[in-house]
Amino acid sequence: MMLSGDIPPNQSIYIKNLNEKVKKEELKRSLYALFSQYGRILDIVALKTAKLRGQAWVVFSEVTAASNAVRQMQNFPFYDKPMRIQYAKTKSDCVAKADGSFVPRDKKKKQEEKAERRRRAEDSQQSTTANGTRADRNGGPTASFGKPGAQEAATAPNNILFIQNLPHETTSMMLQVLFQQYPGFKEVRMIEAKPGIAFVEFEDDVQSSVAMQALQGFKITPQNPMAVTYAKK
DNA sequence: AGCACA
Repeated sequence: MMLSGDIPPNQSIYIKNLNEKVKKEELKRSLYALFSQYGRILDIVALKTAKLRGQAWVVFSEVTAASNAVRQMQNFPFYDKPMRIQYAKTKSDCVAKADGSFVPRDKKKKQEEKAERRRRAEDSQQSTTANGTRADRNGGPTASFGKPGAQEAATAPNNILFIQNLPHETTSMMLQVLFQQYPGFKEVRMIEAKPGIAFVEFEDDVQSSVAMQALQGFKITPQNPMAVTYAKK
């Protein structure tokens, strides 16, 4: 049974009902912050034209990531409006470019090459990741803590963040300095009896997600890339 | 509601 309106799985997701007041750059950054927890994001497309405002495409490197995002972020309140998420109807350009099937569109007819695209997809099912994905920020991939191989266990979004792997001498003031630069910051909580961890609270899930993305892997000391996840509810 | 790749 194929939910989400009979559209077959795609590594790109189509999001609508987005708040049209949000500026494009902020929208993309917040979408990136929100969705990068499901997998590597290759591209985000958002246009503010009359036809395309309030919609966006998020391109993942894997279909499974897209599937999780469609399910888990369905109706997520994003800038006060529930996101409506489906698989994208067509292959994203950045994906086509990576697998060699990209044909620059010539402004008018773009229907003809679809049949051709299918034929070509038969012979080479290569999925090399030799494409230029987006720039990593501070820290890079620091994702697997705890159990090895339990990386896809994304907890539900939460306005409270759970920070791990802090040096034991970390103080809440240090963390406040770090986190208060992100909008919606409320407070840092540390537990004396449990060094190395902290909770950081934000006004809402979107803002906590932005901060999570920004500070994921941030090193207070070279040995301590911080691991930021959503706190459990 | 609206499926693009400025």
